[in-house]
Amino acid sequence: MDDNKIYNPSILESEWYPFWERSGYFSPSGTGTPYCIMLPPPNVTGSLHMGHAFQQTLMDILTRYHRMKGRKTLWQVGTDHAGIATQMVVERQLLATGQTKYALGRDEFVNRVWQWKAESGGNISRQLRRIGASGDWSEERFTLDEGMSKAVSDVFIQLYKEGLIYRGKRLVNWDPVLKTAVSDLEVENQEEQGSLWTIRYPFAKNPDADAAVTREGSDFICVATTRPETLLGDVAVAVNPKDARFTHLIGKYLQLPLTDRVIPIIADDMVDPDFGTGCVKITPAHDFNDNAMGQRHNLPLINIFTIDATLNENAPVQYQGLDRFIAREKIIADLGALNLLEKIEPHLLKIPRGDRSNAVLEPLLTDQWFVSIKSLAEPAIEAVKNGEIRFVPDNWTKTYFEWMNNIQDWCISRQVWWGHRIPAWYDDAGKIYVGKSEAAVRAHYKLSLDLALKQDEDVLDTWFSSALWPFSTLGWPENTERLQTFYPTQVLVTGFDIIFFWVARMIMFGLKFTGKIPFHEIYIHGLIQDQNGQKMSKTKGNVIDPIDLIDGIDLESLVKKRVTGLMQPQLASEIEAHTRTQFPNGISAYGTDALRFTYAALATHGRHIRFDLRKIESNRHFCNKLWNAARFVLMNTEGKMEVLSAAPPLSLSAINNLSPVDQWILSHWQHTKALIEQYLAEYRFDLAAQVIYEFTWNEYCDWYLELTKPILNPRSENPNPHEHNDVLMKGTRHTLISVLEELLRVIHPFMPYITEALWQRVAPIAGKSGDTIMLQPYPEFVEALVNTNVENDINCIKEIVMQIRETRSGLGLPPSKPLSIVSCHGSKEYKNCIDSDFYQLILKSIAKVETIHWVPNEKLEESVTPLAKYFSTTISLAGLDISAELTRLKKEIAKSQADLEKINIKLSNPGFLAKAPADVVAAEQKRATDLKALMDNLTGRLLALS
RNA sequence: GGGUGCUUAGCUCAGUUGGUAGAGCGUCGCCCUUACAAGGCGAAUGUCGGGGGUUCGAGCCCCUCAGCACCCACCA
Repeated sequence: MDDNKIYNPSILESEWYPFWERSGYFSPSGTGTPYCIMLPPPNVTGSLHMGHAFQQTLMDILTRYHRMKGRKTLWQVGTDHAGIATQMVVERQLLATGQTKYALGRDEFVNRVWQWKAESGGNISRQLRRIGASGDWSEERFTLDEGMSKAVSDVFIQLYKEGLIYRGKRLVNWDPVLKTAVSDLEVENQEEQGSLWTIRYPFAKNPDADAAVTREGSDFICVATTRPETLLGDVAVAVNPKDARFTHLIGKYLQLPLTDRVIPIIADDMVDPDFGTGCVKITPAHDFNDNAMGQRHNLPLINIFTIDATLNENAPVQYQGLDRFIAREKIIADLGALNLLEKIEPHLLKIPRGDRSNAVLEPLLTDQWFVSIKSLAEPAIEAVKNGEIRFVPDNWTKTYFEWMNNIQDWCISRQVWWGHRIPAWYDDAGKIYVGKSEAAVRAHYKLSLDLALKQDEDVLDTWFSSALWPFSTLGWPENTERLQTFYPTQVLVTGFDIIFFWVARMIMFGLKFTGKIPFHEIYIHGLIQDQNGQKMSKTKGNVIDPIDLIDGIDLESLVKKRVTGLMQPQLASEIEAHTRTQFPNGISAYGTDALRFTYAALATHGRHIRFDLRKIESNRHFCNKLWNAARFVLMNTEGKMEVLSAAPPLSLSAINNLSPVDQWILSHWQHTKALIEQYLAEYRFDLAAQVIYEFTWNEYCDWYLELTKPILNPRSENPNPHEHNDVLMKGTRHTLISVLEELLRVIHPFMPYITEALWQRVAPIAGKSGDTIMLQPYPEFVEALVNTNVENDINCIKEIVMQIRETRSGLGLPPSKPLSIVSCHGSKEYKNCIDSDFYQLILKSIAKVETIHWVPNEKLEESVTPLAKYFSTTISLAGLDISAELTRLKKEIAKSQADLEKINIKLSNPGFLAKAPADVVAAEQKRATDLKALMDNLTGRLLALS
């Protein structure tokens, strides 16, 4: 560090991170019990957002903490190929130059994606480093690496052989824009305003000869639908068998409008008689419910859509080639013209959209690969049920069970080009051969070389390879040393949004292929939102880039960043306006440490986290406070004392020679360390951060450093036996430096840069050697340094000082005004403190009083003026403005009165006296006595002043 | 329809097994006291969403209502 008064984070960051990485400190070392965390791999070509930075900070805190605890620690980093997402980015780039992937062809397109990965793939890793992440970069992995691909292929082949992967023509969620199937999880159902059309289906003349008889005055029945265009694929109309209005029609036939088809009226319990008209059109090829019903009733499937959701050859010729929504308009118009449209009502409905493309998805019959999931789910449910795997906070367990108990087969094939190619080959007859390669397949199935084989065109869902991440990154299927050492991993740190996508699947695949759980604990953190509780998104224009919080950004750059590359450019002006309002001066540079500490403080066990700049600002102040506290300590130790001998900081006999304030801070510090470790064990980063903040600022700086000043800087006047005391001074210097040195180590996992920079200068004086703080042991609780008596003494001193300050402030007494204080009725502890020469020194210095001495209550002279709870003064208050103090006293009397009444009611309650624990009763009684005394005192003060 | 959260000071949030309601920021005074004005000292501020219950005692446990948010699900 330099001697600058102002802490400057950017210098520290650029200095220390490269040093750590270069020195290999991030790689596992030592012989301790292994500790491993897997980084949820971010998209390789993505960029770091708040959620990443938050999550990675928490992982880095755990990693650095356990590394310092002496465990052989690995934070496995890497990136995900993110099939659809990455492909879309490259497609968009192509589109900008007027090209399409089809024109390029598959191989060339995939080359382009690799090229893009090469260009931008390092971006997210670089950003991760800016956060201070101590991941093992030397073993970075990518889901499309050779090793990972082998793992994927092995898993696929084994599951296929066991019949747990199968191929079938099924109704799947189809994205007509991306032209691929997606899994159920990738569907986002959004409530949107639509219409409910009621359509007349005329009774058929044929083949049912008696149709005319059953009509009973009506020529048609009415069917309500939100998707009129699927009418062309209808194969039946269903009614509820218990619905008396229609029972006589079951088995009759209807003429399907706009077509030449005749369809039956069938009965099915699933029909809700109260919805719409009570008659449902059944389109088994384009609706999941209808599909199920179709199977129950053996109905045919008529697919009317192509893969981009235009109408195909199964539709009447006038509709063929039309987009589904154009066709809808035309069909409505045509039905109207035929007088077959009963009515149109506005209707709120759930529209399924793709989570990537936002396109309206279409249930479509296609050939796809599926994982039969039930048998994999059972052991995964059991592992959580029996406590082998634990969710933190544990309420997520229920969410997990809900989903796992109702899990559906997983559609794993995607009709995109970027990803793991499915290891399956087909001959001309369509027979499937699954194996590692074409050669392996030929060998295994003994196929002749002239049999033409063609590999499946599809790739696997990105999450398929992600599911293997905890063991494939460690070398599986090879039984590597890394795998043996670090698997199962300790904890998975992730958001609740991917419990189903990722967490559940890792558990299933981990158990299936390694026979072991992938991790012991799952820490689920909340999701970061903006200061208004809105999700951060490009579209909303409320994204804050964590790097901008570290380095700062001017307003114009921020605006530019937010409005460029928008999917909906019309939002730009609004985004610009609110950005200018919210950040009139841009964002200032807060530094990585302040950002990290803020993330830790925000990591409550709640579900949503609002990010507010005020918090990071106060944490930058905290860094500055620590910085300056260290300057103070260095100023008083560097070159002024011999270097301390090695740990433990002080021998027991030496402790007894320390001044009470030194003994106090050492004692207080022990509790603090214990608390921080307890909170870290409970994943309460927020509480740990709070304890660090409070100890550092409120105890170490506000009290301890102030209390050391009279010892370190003796005044020439008013000699006191404890001033100019070399033994005390030496002890204080030792304590100052050794507590600071430990404090830096304790804070290091949270704020790595500032602690490293300060430690480098502090450590040598404190007798510590080492190249880096990050490999030093984490300070531990030392029972022998706990001293309850001295803690009580200092609490008395603090109380006295605070009362004197309060009095000064209340009476408007300037600090320069000498104050004579006479103790009137403090307890025995107070008497002891007042009588002590050492504490006299402290009080005179800190509270700036001239004289202070103990006087028994009964000997109080009449001339003194009661000033505070335990104190009276002999100085004249004439000329002071006491009106504010009088008001305050009256208010306090009223409050004490009210409190006292409440306690008296409690104490006069026989139930309370009989049933409450004795210590609680005693405490209340003491409180009553104290309050009574306080009231007397307050009243006395009021009288004396007025 | 099922499930899960949330509601505490002006704002953002803590509150561990029930036992005197807390922090940061903001506000209001007084201080440039030689580590820090990104600072120090002091002060004000809450019928803990409403109602009911259990208990000697409820912010915390139970029931209920209201508002907000999210997740899952086959209402055309």
